[in-house]
Amino acid sequence: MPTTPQNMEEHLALFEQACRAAGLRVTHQRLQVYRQLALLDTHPTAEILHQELRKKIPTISLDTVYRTLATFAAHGLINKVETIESQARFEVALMRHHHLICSSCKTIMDFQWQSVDDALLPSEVSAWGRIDTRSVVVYGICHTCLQQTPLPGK
Amino acid sequence: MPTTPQNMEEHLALFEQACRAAGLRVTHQRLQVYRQLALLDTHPTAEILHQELRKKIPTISLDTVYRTLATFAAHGLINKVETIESQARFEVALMRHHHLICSSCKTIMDFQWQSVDDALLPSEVSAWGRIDTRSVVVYGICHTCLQQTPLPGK
DNA sequence: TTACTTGCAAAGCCTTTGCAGTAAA
DNA sequence: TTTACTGCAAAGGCTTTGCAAGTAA
Repeated sequence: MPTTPQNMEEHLALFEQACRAAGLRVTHQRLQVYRQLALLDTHPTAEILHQELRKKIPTISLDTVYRTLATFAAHGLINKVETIESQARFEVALMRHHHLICSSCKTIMDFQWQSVDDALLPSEVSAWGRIDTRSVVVYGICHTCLQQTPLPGK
Repeated sequence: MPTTPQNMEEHLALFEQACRAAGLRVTHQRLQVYRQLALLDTHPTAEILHQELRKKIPTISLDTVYRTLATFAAHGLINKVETIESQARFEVALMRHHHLICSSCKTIMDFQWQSVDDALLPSEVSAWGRIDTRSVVVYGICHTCLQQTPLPGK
């Protein structure tokens, strides 16, 4: 769920506000990391973000990107996306949504599914404790990959 | 979704059959790795499995556990569970189910949710490509953790 | 000025790989 | 006997951390 360049200014203003509210200093690097992540809807890895960011801030280091992402995630400003891969992926935390993952090209797409968001959870789940979030992950093969390989992997 | 010791024999027999069907050799280590995983409903990491396995096979190496789990997962005999943590967790692939994760103690519980299994996916998802699986991950704080900390983390 | 951030470099942790010996088929 | 699998050790990849310099407040 990215931000269009038009909304970016107000989006960043809100982000700055959230940072201050969380007691986080608003640095150039932090603003740019957030901005870059908000621009992308590709759920990038820290390394991909770093590559992009170096075009604007040639001296930014990969560990700053990691540290910044961890800080943002700890404050709920962004989400670390659950996957079965070794490299972590990130997204800005905005609208509630779910994920569609292509098992072949590993692309992650967002989608909304209101009926599941609203559905009552099984009673055993409610009885388990306090529920905070629910997220659906759908796996499959996207059209692009289906066309490229006649017999795509499971 | 573990196996009770009573069902274990037939479960292992089915597993052996599946291995042979997949062209995998049935070794002592593989049988024990699968057996141990089937006994646990805790979605263990490779390292935890390794610790358990050494009680029965003192010489089994951690890399064999990793390799074995990767092989099983590649053949769909077990599942690698998606989490946002760095260490991978595993489970035997049996009944369709979903996961409940405690953000505090990181325990993973299984639950079933038939209505979501049966629900029609949004049309944009069906249009995206071929869908193979869907899985719900619910995050919250379990009762045990709720009782231990008066103000548990988000 | 003070405390938080950054960049650098190094370390850490989890996982994978090459190789020679071993065992399943 | 043939070829896959295992154990060992080492390497690899992703991420985190200590420290001194830099910078937001």
